[in-house]
Amino acid sequence: MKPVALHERIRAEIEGAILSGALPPGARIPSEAELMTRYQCARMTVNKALSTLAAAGLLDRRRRAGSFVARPRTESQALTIPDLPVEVAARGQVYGWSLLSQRHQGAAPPLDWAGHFVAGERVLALRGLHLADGQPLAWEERLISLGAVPDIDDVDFAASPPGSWLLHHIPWTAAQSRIGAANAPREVARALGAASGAACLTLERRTWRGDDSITLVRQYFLAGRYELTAHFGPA
Amino acid sequence: MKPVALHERIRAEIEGAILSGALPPGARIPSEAELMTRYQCARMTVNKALSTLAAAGLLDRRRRAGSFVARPRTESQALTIPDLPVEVAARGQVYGWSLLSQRHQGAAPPLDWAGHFVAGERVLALRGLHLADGQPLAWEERLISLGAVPDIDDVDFAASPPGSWLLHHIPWTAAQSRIGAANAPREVARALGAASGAACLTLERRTWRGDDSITLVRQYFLAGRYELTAHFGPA
DNA sequence: CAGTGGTCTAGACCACGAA
DNA sequence: TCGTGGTCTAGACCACTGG
Repeated sequence: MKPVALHERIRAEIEGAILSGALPPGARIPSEAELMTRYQCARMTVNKALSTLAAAGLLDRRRRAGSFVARPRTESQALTIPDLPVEVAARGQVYGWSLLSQRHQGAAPPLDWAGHFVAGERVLALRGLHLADGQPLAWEERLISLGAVPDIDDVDFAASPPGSWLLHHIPWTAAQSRIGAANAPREVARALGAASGAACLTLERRTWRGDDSITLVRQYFLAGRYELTAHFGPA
Repeated sequence: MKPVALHERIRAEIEGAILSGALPPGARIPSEAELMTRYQCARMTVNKALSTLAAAGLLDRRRRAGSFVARPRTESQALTIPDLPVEVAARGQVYGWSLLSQRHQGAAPPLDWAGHFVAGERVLALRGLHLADGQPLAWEERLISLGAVPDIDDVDFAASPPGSWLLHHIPWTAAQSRIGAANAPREVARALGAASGAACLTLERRTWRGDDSITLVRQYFLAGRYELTAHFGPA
């Protein structure tokens, strides 16, 4: 039991409330004066806790108004989890989406790659095609946890792709991506309108909210039609 | 001209000295007491500046010892610029490198892709092959600025790949990567020992130190032999 | 041991901007 | 206007650890 600094404890409690969803985006955080009273400490102490959270992007702080839970940062998240409709539109092309299949299933091989979901956990399985200017761009196969995303059955994924809906409705706390290349399997090549064995950029991504798996997706991008970019450093 | 907070000015000055190389890794930063005197301010003010830099990973602070410029953190950088010899070894394979060509040239088409270097800037052009357990893993083509890296001619790139040398000897401040897939061009396929048109993961990366271009590299990884991974979130 | 950073206090003045 | 956060002060005690 190492003694934890008070500003660290304050920070951890608020951060936990935000990440767990108890404090939703837009919620107001008590003012520094209120927190001084609650924790019986000096203002600099709560200020350090809140400033740290603001620097981490979890809080928006505005004079006179107060401190608020930050809205999910589109810019920051876009760098890690691309939103294809937005990216296609940014290239000046018309985005399209075609749902190929959708069904419930228990998490089991062959779709539950590498045990992302708990054995027996019920998931929604989807396959679909992303289009740019009417041309196939990417094929994707996705599993979504019904436990972590209970409202999922109310969404019409024939109209819009599941990735965008999740990105804008479900907060996530961790993500892992694997990026590679592969020759398209027969089914994928046919959907993409390419020759079997066509070179593709492959992307497999898992996302979590706390300890719960949210979704698992595998995407095949036709070579040359899409590139991932990453920037590091200032500006 | 907006007035800048003093702690922000202190932070910016020290950060600038670190990024410019004036304060090399391991260099000692004046103690908080010394900085109080230099800037004629309270200790909390310099403490805020130094704490921010430490949180950003630019400083290591140790009680009794002092504050020091952090060594380039292998872990952090490995996530952004992979060091192939290290990664291959981590997979339990034997790394190998084969230099295919090396020559000086002025930056000009076709090698100066998209004007990364200034017109007429002299660069070192290299081509080589990365091997894992004796099998071709990746082909790379690289330009290195002779102006930004003057010692480059003293290095023997027949013995070790240029990327590793640069990563361990030249501090960089910004990097940009483009990741895609392509069918290997004839020359690349031949070097990789694959059929012409084999699917490859392609990676093009530019790195800068301040405003100066350091290097530009294009790599082709044989599909299935290498994957990029990215993690976001805690732990 | 003693110098360093880590933390905290109880004030203060100011800039901003929503009410 | 006036509550809020942004910044700063001049102290203080403590934990840690290198010399």
